[in-house]
Amino acid sequence: MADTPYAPSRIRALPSWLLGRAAARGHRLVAEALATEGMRMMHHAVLSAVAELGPVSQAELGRTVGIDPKDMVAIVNDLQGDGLVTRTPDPKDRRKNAVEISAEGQRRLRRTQRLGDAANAELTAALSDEERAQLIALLTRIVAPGE
Amino acid sequence: MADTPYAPSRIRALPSWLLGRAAARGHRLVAEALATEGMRMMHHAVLSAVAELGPVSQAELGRTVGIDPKDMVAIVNDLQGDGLVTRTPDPKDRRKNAVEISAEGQRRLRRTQRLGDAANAELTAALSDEERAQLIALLTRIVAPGE
DNA sequence: CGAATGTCAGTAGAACTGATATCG
DNA sequence: CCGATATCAGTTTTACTGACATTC
Repeated sequence: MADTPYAPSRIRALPSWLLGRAAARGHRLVAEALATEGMRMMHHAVLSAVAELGPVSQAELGRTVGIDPKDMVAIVNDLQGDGLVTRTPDPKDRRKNAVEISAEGQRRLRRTQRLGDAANAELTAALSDEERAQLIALLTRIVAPGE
Repeated sequence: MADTPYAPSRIRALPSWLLGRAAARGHRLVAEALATEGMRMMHHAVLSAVAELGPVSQAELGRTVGIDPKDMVAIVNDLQGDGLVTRTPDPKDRRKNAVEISAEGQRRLRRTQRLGDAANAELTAALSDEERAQLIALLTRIVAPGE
């Protein structure tokens, strides 16, 4: 007891505090890795979603990635400015933009995926494969409590 | 397939993304609850740590709660301004401030702890008691990979 | 008309950076 | 001199708010 660096502090056992600290650590690791390619977390997430969903509206991208569609505007602006995605009016619904990945975007995505995967592996390095799957399952139910 | 709202998107299975989303949800719930008492998350966390650790330096508070000691200055300023903690020079080590909770701070803490506990219960409402303990254990190992 | 989409401007909290002074 | 503590000023990223025009 005498040489414990500091008391456990009640808040350190609360799920919300643990989630905040773990997320901060994960964000630091991933952001650091992606910065070597000039990307931020949300850029990579959106680019990844665009690649999977094909031509897709900004609103649907926001729902998929989990951010406000109003913040999506600036992100797609950045990606378009770097030539990683194209933004064209959707002929079926003229309110929407059809966002699509470019060839350059696919090359960038391959690199950032490798960097992101390595950062995620480091984040959960203390866990076994089974524990990692458990964590993912538990977090999924917290993120989408209804589904 | 035809009526799935959107594809699963690879990033939604990554620990870092799940942690970010889950933390965002937890933060929203707790912050909303604490706002009724005029407190923010870090105010409550620091006040809680001060109550447990007794007279304590700002640097040790920062290590306990997990934030930069430079950001601790403004937080302790706020708590002191509201009369929730006292900040006096430590006679043993004149570099340090001895931060201590006041009677008013203890009353405030009792209310914010109830609010925070309710928010944390809602955050993990989809989990059983056993699953909640599992999640806390897994997150703890991610937060403190060395310990 | 209501609802959804996209854009723009502004705000607040959290997590950082660097510089500085004091003290052990 | 070196390391720890505390303070101050400024920046970055994220997440939010409100307002607006366009289109279904």
